Amino acid sequence: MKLDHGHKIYNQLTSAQIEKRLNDIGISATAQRIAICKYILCEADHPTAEDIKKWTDVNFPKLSRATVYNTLEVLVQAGLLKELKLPHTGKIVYDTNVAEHFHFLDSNTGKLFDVSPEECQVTLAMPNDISVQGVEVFLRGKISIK
Amino acid sequence: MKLDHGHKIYNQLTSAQIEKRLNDIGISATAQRIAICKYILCEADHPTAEDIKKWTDVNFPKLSRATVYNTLEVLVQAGLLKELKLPHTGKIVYDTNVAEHFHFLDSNTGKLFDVSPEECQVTLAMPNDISVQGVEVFLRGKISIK
DNA sequence: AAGCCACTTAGAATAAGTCTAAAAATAGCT
DNA sequence: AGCTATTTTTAGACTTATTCTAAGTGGCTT
Ligand SMILES: [Mn+2]
Ligand SMILES: [Mn+2]
Ligand SMILES: [Zn+2]
Ligand SMILES: [Zn+2]
Repeated sequence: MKLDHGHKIYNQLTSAQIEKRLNDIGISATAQRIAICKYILCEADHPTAEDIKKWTDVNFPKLSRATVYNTLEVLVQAGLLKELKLPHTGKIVYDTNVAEHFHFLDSNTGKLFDVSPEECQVTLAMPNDISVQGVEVFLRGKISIK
Repeated sequence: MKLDHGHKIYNQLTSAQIEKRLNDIGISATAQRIAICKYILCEADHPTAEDIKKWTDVNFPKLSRATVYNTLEVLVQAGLLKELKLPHTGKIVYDTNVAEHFHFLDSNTGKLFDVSPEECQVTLAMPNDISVQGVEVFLRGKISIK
């Protein structure tokens, strides 16, 4: 189980690298989109739209709320992000980990961790007229202090 | 997998029975609370607050939105209901099935089904400093037409 | 009857997200 | 470069689920 944020400290990208990644997936790399991606890809961990807006308010002022939401939609459509609605808040969070994985919420800190399918296996025994196409797992618990 | 609603057709309760259930768990049985329980316990299937309000608008007019929410909170605190925030809508739904179970959303119909822990087994292999206290599973898929 | 207290009420407030319509930037073409 | 079409951005209005507020109701106790 790894915390995205801790991981991303080593994941700094230049604007040019981000521009290339956007172009590669057919998204025109505007200054606003690059700024938002810089935060999402290099700093943030499962950020909400509000988190992103707060960051741009400091680092790219004048960028509007609508642009945050527009950009997120573009990035989700392109498959660079996954949108998650987690049960502990009403808010949507955006996940840069687009591989199949689940989530663990540390109820002490409120921090969210990615859980790999190896760490959490789901075995289904449903009636055979049911075809399951998506599985979401949300775990809550505590991390014992060493 | 069973659909609560279908099940509840056979689960009619009299006002007196509901009154007793409420008293047994230490809740004073007001007319408003009995009305809301009648709907939740006998008719509804994972209703939202709005579903409940719509029903009371017809069956117990003048009951206010605040009373719906207040009553739901009382019932949840008392353990008669579980509050669920599911990812497919922004809304909270209320579940009379307070035993451990999961949910399946039929993406064709939007209907929600209960899934028992036998039908969906979760095997965890988390680092041993993690203690998991709650598991939520949300499945999406289709029911093949026979 | 007066006071108390739990409950209810209408409507205001909040907050996440969406929509709108106009302005600005960009891209394509001559 | 200039002109036009398209894309992107913007401020602020709007929607919607839920919470909050502050006043009203009604049964019980003394
Ligand atoms: Mn966040
Ligand atoms: Mn419903
Ligand atoms: Zn994740
Ligand atoms: Zn259920």
